[in-house]
Amino acid sequence: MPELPEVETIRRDLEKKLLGQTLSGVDIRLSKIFQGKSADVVGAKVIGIWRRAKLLGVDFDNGRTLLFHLKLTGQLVLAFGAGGEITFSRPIPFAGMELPAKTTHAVFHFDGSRLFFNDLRQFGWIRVVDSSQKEAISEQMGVEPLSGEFTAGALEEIVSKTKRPIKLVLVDQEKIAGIGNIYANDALFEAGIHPQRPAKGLSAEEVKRLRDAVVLVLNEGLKYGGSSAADESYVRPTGEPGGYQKHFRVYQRVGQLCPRCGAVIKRVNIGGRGTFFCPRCQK
DNA sequence: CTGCGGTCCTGAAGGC
DNA sequence: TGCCTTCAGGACCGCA
Repeated sequence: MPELPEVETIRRDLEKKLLGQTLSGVDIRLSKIFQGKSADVVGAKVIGIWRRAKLLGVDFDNGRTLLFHLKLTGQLVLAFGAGGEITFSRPIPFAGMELPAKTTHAVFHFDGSRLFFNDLRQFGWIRVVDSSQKEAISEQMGVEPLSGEFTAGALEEIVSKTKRPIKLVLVDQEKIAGIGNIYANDALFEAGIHPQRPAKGLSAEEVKRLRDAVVLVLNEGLKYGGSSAADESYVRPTGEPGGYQKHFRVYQRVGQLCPRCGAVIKRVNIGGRGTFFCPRCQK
């Protein structure tokens, strides 16, 4: 699922291709996923692409911004050439070899390319806002974990205020921005901390380890261009999968052996979500 | 403040 | 073979 490393990978890929391009038209194929008026951005030029938490923003030169949230199964795929269907050399997960597909809910036409928004589950959304709203949107979200602000002290401040399970604090977008189930599970493994531990019960040393572990796994996710696990829909705008799934430590590895100690990896539910951990390494 | 359950949605997987 | 139920999950919402 698209978390910080996946959305950031998409952002970087799109930035290379779309900066300076003019949006000539928008086809909305499933109206409920699109909020606002697409006409407000048609004819405008892309001047910047940013990410905050798991939200992607495309700024236009007319003071408007397109916001994308991919939620669980959203995809942004960029194809070159005008008109007609685009055929890919490998199938796009849940979309197939050709776009637009049944899961394609919006198409953005640029000078020499088309951007397809696909979403199997239809949880994702697109919104047109005034670019000035960026600050207000950003204020509702927590610290960016790959920024210099995410220090051990900053994490200490966050965890000291709640006794909720540490796993839920990691995925709380109002506390730390951009972490989802994959990287929360792997970061807790890397830090040797049990996901069920009350946040305020962590020692200063554990908080430091957790901070470093979060940064480590997110950077590793970025290095491999994100995670494209089985049954997951994430692909880069080129249609290529990411590679981090080959390096999962515990995520989706229930019943398999812990890469550190060889114990059998367990799965529990925390906050209604699957949580994977090594019962021996994580205390 | 916190937890809990429901909501959106589709496809995979399991039961019989 | 095929129908039916269950499950997965990011963010949000209402309720206790």
